[in-house]
Amino acid sequence: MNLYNGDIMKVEHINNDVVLTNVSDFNIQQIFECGQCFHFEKLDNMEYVTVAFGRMLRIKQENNKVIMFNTSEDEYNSIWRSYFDMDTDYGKIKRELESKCDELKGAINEKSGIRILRQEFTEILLSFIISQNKQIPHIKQIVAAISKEYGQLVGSVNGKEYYSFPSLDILANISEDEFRKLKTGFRAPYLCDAVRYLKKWSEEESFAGLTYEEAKEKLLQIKGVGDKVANCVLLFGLGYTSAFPVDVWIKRIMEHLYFKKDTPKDKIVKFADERFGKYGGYAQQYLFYFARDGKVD
DNA sequence: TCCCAGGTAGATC
DNA sequence: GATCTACATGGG
Repeated sequence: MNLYNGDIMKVEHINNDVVLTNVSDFNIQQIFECGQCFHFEKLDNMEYVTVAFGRMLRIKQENNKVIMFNTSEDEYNSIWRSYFDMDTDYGKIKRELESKCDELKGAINEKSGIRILRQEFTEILLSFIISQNKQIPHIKQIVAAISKEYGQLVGSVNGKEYYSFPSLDILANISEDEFRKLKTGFRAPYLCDAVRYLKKWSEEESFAGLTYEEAKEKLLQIKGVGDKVANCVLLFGLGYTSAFPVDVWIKRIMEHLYFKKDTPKDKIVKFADERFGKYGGYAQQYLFYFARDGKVD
């Protein structure tokens, strides 16, 4: 259910594009720039290209209208609808978070168009292993380099080519040295270890039906995956919306809003769990983007 | 030149 | 247990 001023969102196929009207709680700039995704490119104001699930999508937003270029309704329903989390009522989530917590209102108001993308597990796991001790533009560069070197060409826009993130079978044949050549540095052996586990898990019904704790414990076996990366993978790659990754930015803004002093990460996690519960992941993303965008300190 | 980046593993106390 | 440090690479 997706309501906007009492109007229900409409999906139409017009001139080879999928057009959504009366879209609510959706800002394509915030969705891509909020730090959850490393496989996209900005074309223009409110116009982006993203690559996911072996497909490329050019997408543009004009107020409450969203145009997904060169897409069928079938593709919208099988890929992009879930990717953009269109069946989740963000209005309800925001109202519930705000009612529990005055301190969140500023971040939610400023970043009200964020949605948690439902991205591919494999790509998210490797991307967030790469993310440690790196800035977002560097992470994007490395994800693009891996995709160009080992993925498949999935389209081009304005002469620029886009590549999908490689499949697990391809990843399994990339050596540590080859990962190093792509500027992953000390993370290269971590990536290889992650791929080994992914291969092993792909032969089981691995994460289906696992609790948050069980899934997290599984991820923590991978060398190079600690508490923060595990939580990012749980939230962005596996759909565990209670996950609350605490990085430097979240630590900073949580201390600013709630604790008023230096506070250890595990204490912040415990507080977030009690305060935000199953909506922890959403709260985290509003706060992260708000803080990183220079709205605090 | 120094410092930091969506952290983590390993060493040391 | 709780703190310290090295880790590749790039940008301010």
